[in-house]
Order: sequence, then structure tokens, then C-alpha cells
Amino acid sequence: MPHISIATWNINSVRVRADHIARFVSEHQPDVLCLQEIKCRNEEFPSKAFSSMGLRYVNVIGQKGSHGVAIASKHPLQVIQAPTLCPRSEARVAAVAAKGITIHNLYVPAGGEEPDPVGNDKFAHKLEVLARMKAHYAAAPKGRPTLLVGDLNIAPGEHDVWSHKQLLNVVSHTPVETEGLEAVRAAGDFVDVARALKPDPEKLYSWWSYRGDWKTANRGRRLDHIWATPGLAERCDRIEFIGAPRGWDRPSDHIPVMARFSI
DNA sequence: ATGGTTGTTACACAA
Repeated sequence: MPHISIATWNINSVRVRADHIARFVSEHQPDVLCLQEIKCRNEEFPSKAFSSMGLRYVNVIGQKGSHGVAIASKHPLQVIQAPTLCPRSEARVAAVAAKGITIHNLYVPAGGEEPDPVGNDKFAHKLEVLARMKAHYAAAPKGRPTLLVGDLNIAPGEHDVWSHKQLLNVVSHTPVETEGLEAVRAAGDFVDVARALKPDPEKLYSWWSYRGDWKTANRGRRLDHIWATPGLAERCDRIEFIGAPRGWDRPSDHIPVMARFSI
């Protein structure tokens, strides 16, 4: 049975982490790798390094300094119109089709420190992106196999954080965010494939802060997601949270999450 | 309650 594997990873600078990407690709062989926070302009993206990893096809949505997303693939990519989800026109969405599957790679704003849309415009921005996501996926035609992946900067469930109680008022796990993300998922009829294959109460984390001893404290959050439309989700036979890269030299604060689908 | 780190940028800001 043929398969396609897709990974998502907030890389926090693609140029600093090119060696980590090469090691991950060599060890795990994703067919498609979706990156967030590449932090470079399109012309600064290290396409040659990706070619030598076997990821010859790339779709880069870059900008100077911050944000930026990219999709790199072993298979040819058809670039498609990305939904307009960011009111500030930041580089946060890449959209392609590969092997007959539509792939949306998203980087939702982190939202700043204070979970108050009045006093914190970054939080207001995050909620606006969520609202646009809900409207877009509610209206999107259903039936085509689709993946929505990326750093959604929200840990939706109580077992997606190290302490539900202590994070209820912390940006990434507040009710307005978790309920907002659930509304997006329902609007698009998506399945959270990580939880479909690894149900509660197993703890699942994809991010640990740079501050403090991440490994000992293990105060993680599941911010990075792979969602699939129902027919595709049924064909997901593997999901992995690949923790090793968090322990490599000068790591990203996020780890890769990879899913495999029979096709 | 506070401070703890990283990357890009330019004399902070975003995460």
C-alpha cells in the first residue's frame, strides 16, 4: 500500500536550523515538510539545501525578519490560492496540492502576553485570524481531501498542556482560544488526527519554552497540529511527535509532528 | 509575583 507522510515544524529560522532539517529529513523521510517561522525573504530561502535532502519542490511564502512559511516536497507541488487569513498581510499561509491532496500550512499569531483583546492588540489579531479561519473553512467546498497543518499556537485540550488549571488564563490555552479553534475545526469538518490516534488522557506536547530546563520540568504544550478531512483521516495510520530535535544543539522550541496516510 | 531564552534587527520587537 503506498503512503504519503507529511510533517509540520515551526523551525524558528530556516537558515539557522538547516542542519537540523537535514538530519530530521534523513532520519524520518517525510514526503512533505511544512515549515513555519522561516524568518527570511523568499530569495533567502536555502532551496539548494532542500534539493540535496530530496525535497526538490518548494513553495516559499517569506517576509523579512519575522514569520514566513514554506512547504517542501519530494513530489511536485501545485501552488494554489491561499486563503486571506491575516488582516495584516503577514506571511502566515501557504497552500498547495500534492498527490491529489490539498495542503494548507498555517502559522497563527502567538498573541502576546495578555489574553485581553482590548489591551493587547496582538491577542485581538490572533482572534481575528481565528474568525477568518472559521469563516473561510465554513464556506470552503467540502469533499476534496484536505490537510490543515501548522503552528496554530493553541493547545486545545486539557491533556495538550502540562497543567490545564495553571494555563487557563495563559495565552494559547484560554477558553476563547480553545473554543475558537474548536469552532474552526467543526466549521471545516476536520479531524484532529493526533487525538484520533492518541486519545486523551495521553499527554501530547510539541513545544517547550526556551526559558528554563525544558526536559526536567516538561512543561510542554501541543501547539502544532495536523488536521484532515474525514475520508483522509480514516487513512491515517501513524502520527509521531518527534522529540529528539528539541535536545539537539541550538534547537527550535518546537518539534516536528509527522503523520502518514495510505493513498 | 517575577524572570527565565532565542532570532532578527537596528538602537527593540516578536515569540
